Amino acid sequence: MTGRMPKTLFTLIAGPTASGKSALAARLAGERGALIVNADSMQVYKELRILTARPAAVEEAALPHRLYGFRPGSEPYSVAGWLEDVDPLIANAREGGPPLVIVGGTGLYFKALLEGLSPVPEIPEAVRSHWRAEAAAKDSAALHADLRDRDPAMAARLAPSDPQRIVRALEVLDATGRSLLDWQQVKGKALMSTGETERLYVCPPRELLYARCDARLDGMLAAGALDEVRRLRNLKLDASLPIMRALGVRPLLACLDGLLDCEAALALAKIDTRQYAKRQMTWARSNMITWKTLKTQ
RNA sequence: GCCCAGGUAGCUCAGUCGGUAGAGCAGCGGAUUGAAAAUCCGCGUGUCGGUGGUUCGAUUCCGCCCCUGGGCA
Repeated sequence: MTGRMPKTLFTLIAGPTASGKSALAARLAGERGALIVNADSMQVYKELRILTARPAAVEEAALPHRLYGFRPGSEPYSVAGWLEDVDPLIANAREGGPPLVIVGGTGLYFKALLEGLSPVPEIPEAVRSHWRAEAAAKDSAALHADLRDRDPAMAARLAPSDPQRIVRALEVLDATGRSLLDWQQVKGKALMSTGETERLYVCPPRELLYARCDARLDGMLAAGALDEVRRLRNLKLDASLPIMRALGVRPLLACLDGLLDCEAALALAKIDTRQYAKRQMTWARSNMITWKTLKTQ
């Protein structure tokens, strides 16, 4: 504490699911009088508090939280929207407002924060839904062949079996008349420099982490996750919306619809969660090498 | 006790007309720029239940034994 050191405006906390990020965030935010800001693509939706492991209402009330449960699941949300939403919070911190503790499991959000996003224009809804319908009707190899005819350079970078990225490449080409590859060549503008951040990567040993994932799913069920999914089902949202892809939603819906007994659904949800945690660890290994690793127990 | 069906990868199973075997799932590794809790790629040696026999060679055919289902008593 030299006093000459500028205080850290931005503390970033990442880590696989169930690693204990939120608890650490709450502790640090309490100590530093900081705002806790969500960097998790699923905790933004208001309908799923239990299943997305969003901080409980009491925890949210105890310390100031931002960008949690503030979006309706009926509308898609993505990294671009998140950048727009964190931007004013960052500006406020720079202008003397409370520092931020930004915490979440979505590696892409942190990457976009620190490196920016290429300035691709917004794609009109009509174009998006056109290509999504195409993707639902054709197999992805056929779509990839279409892309290869019109944009061979971009097609060469994508697996013919990767419908999501092929659709993105097609809709950008269609809406802007330029290849997504061209757009991505333009580097985005970072919202903050790494120099003004403290970056913490929380990760318990794998065996322990997996055990915590399993235990947390059991706890979610006990806390009413099934009712939460029942309420979500009653909204009759489009199955392709991001919220419908939250971990556990599909197996629990199958259980509610009687397609799967609930014990099997729970087992599937646990597997999905562990696989997700593994993907997050893979991401961190190559994308968060400059982060300080906390091997928590 | 007898009869039938099985015993092959962590799990569910396929297969070998005799030349030591392969799928799905799980697991592990990787990619990742507006769906990222998404999307996609790569990785398969295991006493083929045990033991004798036949055979140049047995996981495969035969005998016996063990185990698991089901049936009959």
